Amino acid sequence: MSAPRRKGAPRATIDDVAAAAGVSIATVSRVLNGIEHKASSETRHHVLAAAARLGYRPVHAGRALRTMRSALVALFVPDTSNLFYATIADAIASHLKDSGSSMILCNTRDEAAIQDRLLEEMESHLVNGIVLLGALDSPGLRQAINNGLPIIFLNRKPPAGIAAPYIGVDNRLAGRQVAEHFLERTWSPVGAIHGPLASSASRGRYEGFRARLTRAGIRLEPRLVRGAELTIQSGYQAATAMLAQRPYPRAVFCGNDLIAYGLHERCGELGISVPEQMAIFGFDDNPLNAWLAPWLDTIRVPYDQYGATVAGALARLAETPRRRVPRETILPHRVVIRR
Amino acid sequence: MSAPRRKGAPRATIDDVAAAAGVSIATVSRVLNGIEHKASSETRHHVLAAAARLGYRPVHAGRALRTMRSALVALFVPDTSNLFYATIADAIASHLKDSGSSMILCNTRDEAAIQDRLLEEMESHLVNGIVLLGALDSPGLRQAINNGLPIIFLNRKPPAGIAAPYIGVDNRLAGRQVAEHFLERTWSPVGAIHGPLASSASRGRYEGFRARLTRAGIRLEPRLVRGAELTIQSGYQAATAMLAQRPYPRAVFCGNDLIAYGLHERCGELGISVPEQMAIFGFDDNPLNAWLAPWLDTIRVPYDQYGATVAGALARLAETPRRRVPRETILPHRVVIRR
DNA sequence: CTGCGTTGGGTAAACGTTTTCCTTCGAACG
DNA sequence: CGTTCGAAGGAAAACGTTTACCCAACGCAG
Repeated sequence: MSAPRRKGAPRATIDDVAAAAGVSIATVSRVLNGIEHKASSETRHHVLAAAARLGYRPVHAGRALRTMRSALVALFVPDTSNLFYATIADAIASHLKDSGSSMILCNTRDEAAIQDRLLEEMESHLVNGIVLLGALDSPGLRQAINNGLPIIFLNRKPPAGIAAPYIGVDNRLAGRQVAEHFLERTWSPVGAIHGPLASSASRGRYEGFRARLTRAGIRLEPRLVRGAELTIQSGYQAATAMLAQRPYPRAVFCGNDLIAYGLHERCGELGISVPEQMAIFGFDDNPLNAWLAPWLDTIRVPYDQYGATVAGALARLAETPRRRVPRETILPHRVVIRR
Repeated sequence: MSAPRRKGAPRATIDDVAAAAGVSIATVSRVLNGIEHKASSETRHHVLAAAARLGYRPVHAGRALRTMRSALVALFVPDTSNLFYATIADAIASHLKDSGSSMILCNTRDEAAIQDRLLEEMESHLVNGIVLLGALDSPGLRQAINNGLPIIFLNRKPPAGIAAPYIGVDNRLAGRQVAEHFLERTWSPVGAIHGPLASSASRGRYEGFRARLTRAGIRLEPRLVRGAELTIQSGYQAATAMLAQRPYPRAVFCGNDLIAYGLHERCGELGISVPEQMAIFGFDDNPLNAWLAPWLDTIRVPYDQYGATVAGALARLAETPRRRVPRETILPHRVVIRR
């Protein structure tokens, strides 16, 4: 069972297998790639046996050089330390493995310069696909699209003028639903700490929220609307500014869970009890919330479906000729109210 | 500045650069790789200019095929959704980028079969290094070592009989320090929910803890010692069993933070206030603790140093001939008491 | 018997690099 | 002046695959 190759011994190549099976390397290649009608079942058996005996594993570099495509997919993430992103990365990676691909994880730190450098690097790696979780508009991105790189946008829509597959939730609808929840409880006043409005996701959430309130005749007080980066620290700072004056909002919609954590911390310092005195709504619902943040209402994004959907889209992108990939795939979210 | 290559146009190869610069491809390669004494400064300038003008980027597969080494490093993680591992992955990836490598993230789910499959896959990718965060003893692992794969062990020591670089903290010492902390406060009785004792890390933590108590003349009640997987769910189950009888322990040392979260949850259900009635000690200290688990005392593992140390060890492993890599690198931890 | 399609399989040409030899040209040195 | 040496750079051989092309053998219709 175990390969007989010993330490320092060179690994078996396709030539070795061919010699051992008494056929040409072309036949070995065809058998191993499952090409039909090109080998008798007897030959196939010999080849398979020889390959197993020698512990042969094809070198990806050789194949990549010939076919100009690797078994690699790159995932770009704005913040690896955000558990939400880590969970999505996990879901995607496990689905990719089923199709024989491995995942290169790239942290853009939400900076366009880093993203562009990584895009070039991944192009050099001949990756089969690039999943941009939280893309940034930049010259490098447009260049990459122009070069024909197979890019899929996750959560943040492709910038204006770029036509590429997008997978995400309906942020506007979710924001609207949060507003409706607030309205049902007749909470007033309400506030919001939204993420960077340059991001289509953050903007959609906030605008859906605000639009629904407006329709109900409620105007958000400017004092109770703040912007923040999608981090705890930034959320904490925004919360500090927002809660500098009274009256405090009765409920606040945050751009994501991390901002909500920051707000919660500030509430603790000010003696505001959550959710009794102030309800906090987040977005994403990473798995830790159920245990560590039971006070948090949030929008659950369907991680598991992300994995399968992304893997499917990538598979279609990788095919030649490229099958039509749906331009937009909207996955269902869920409003999570914890009591 | 931007590459002039248009959509569908083939990417520039080294031949194009050579032609544009009026030199041979050998010279282009040498200039781009910074080989000294092989090109006049004038030639070098021409080559560099041509490369920039054409937007040339070397294809990794070609290089990999020739040199039998890629610009890839694999990180094996037992659980991608553990924020602690995600943080370490981030630290390593960012340091690797400085040396021009990219990181393939592999989730073993703490299963030997998956680990072995991934090891073979990574060998096919000709990775420059494999970082095993939480290695499992298995035939595949020993085979990989035998094949000469450049493997580094993180947190869990290499299994008996395998000589390979190890990087981690002094788990025994940390466990001892937790015991000393408990002793200082004269907390009694004390309990423990340790991780799988097959892991050197979990075992070291628990044994250091127990040994120090024994030396102080204190024997852990069997009822108050439980084992668990390193997950919240498993910690919760172990906690449920442990807290089925009174008296409750005054302080509990948990195998990692996730187990501690599970215990905390159970305490909440039983109306045990933490840390007033029960102190909980964890291990790892992921960055979220400061915000979401202020009740948790823990051992802080130095993420940042992990990144640099691992990158350094990998660099030395990649050199030919391999420089001596320190067999064991023990990084300093910190006891974090939150009040 | 000729012509033709199908099946099985070999030959060799790529794919884009790096690196080992060579060669050439000057300069330094005896 | 002959020899040696270093710098500069070219030609070509790998590296391990896949695949286009070719060929032989065979069955079968005409």
